[in-house]
Amino acid sequence: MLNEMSEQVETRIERKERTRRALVEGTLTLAAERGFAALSLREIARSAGIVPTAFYRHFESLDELGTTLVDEGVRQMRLALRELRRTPDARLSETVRFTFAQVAGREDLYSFLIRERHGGSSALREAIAFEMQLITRELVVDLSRIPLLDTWPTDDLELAADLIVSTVVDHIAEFVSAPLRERPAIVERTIGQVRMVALGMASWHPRATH
Amino acid sequence: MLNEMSEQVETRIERKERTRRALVEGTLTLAAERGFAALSLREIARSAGIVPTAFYRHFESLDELGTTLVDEGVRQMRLALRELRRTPDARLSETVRFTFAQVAGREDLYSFLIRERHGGSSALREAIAFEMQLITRELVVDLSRIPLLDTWPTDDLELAADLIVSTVVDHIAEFVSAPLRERPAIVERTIGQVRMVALGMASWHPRATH
DNA sequence: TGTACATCAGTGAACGCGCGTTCACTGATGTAC
DNA sequence: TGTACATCAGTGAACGCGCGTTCACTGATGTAC
Repeated sequence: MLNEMSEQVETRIERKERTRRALVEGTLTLAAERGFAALSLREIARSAGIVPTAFYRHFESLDELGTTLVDEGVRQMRLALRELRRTPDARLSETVRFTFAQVAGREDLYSFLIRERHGGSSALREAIAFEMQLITRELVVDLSRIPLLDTWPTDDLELAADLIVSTVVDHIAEFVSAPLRERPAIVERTIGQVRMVALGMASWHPRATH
Repeated sequence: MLNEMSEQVETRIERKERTRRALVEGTLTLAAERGFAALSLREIARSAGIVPTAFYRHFESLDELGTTLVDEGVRQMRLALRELRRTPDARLSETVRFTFAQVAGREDLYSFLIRERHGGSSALREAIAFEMQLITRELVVDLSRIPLLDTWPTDDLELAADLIVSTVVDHIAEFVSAPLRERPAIVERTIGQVRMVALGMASWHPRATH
């Protein structure tokens, strides 16, 4: 009867998923302090309210948890970027603003990615580098659709895309750890810099295509 | 007599300094693997060939060693930049090439700085951020001496300087962990991007100075 | 130059602690009939 | 619907290990006379 009156009763699967979320979220919180490499299985379990040995019901090892965190972060980024690409003729400043708005919801996740991008194990670093390469490649495709740029060789498009992506990522790193009142300035600076790059592209003389 | 024939006999001070160097270099090597936060005092001592307790003859704590490493790295960078500023009218490509040449000698040091820039304790992060701000400010001064830019407001100069510094730093991060054969391509890409930024600056309309 | 004493980098035993991992277990949830 | 059994998330004791730090020490180097 209680079962019918309310949705309070969780299935075993829902319970397990909730604990798994607690492990993931707890790890993100802890990793924000000292970095993932400095965390212990026992404190992660503690942060999720379970006994150390129960950790193994969810992940085979700390490494597997690390990989999961990268995958989650990356998935989040992909979703954000898909949203972004839906309005391809948006103004440059809108695009940048939208990007930071996405980041603002998930500081923990993005600061994890920023941290582990250079700081993590080689497995994590490679996974993140690979994803950033995909993002750059997508931007190359987007840029190649712009009338002025459609005659550029791929190398030059990649040069520009890489510059834009790394500029934005660099400011995301600042953004996630900045106090709220400094954030608008960071966004505006990013917009200014991307605009400067866009001006540079406008007077760039692309190499002849081979 | 042996004393007069050779320089093999070290003073106590020289011996101590040699052990200290061994601690610093050993830590850089170990930190390249897993990051500074994941290292233990005992393995650092082991890497320097001393017993754990002897560590305290050189540093009060791991934190103090970390701070020392940042200071060393930063000192190295300052020396490199001072060299760079001696030839202020060098071509842009020469300047970038020179920067990477400096980095090439000390991969361990620079990869430590790159890692701890976002990955370390907040003390290390702040120390590195502070130094990078100084570097940006010096570039602002250099830029303000260029005829075309001498009427720009400081904000715009900072925008450009920040963009250039972060682009170069970003590629230094790639450079230090890249295999030797990929390095020239990274340097060329950096030159291309800085050139693109320079073009952007050339057609930038600075805001009126207040 | 020789001697007696001070300095101090490095030693090694010892400590209590948190670690990752094993194992047999419990008891609530889920399933088959 | 009720019962008997299976599943499995979480428990708790136990292990051996490397950790940071204390302490009293050693013996080579340095210094004062």
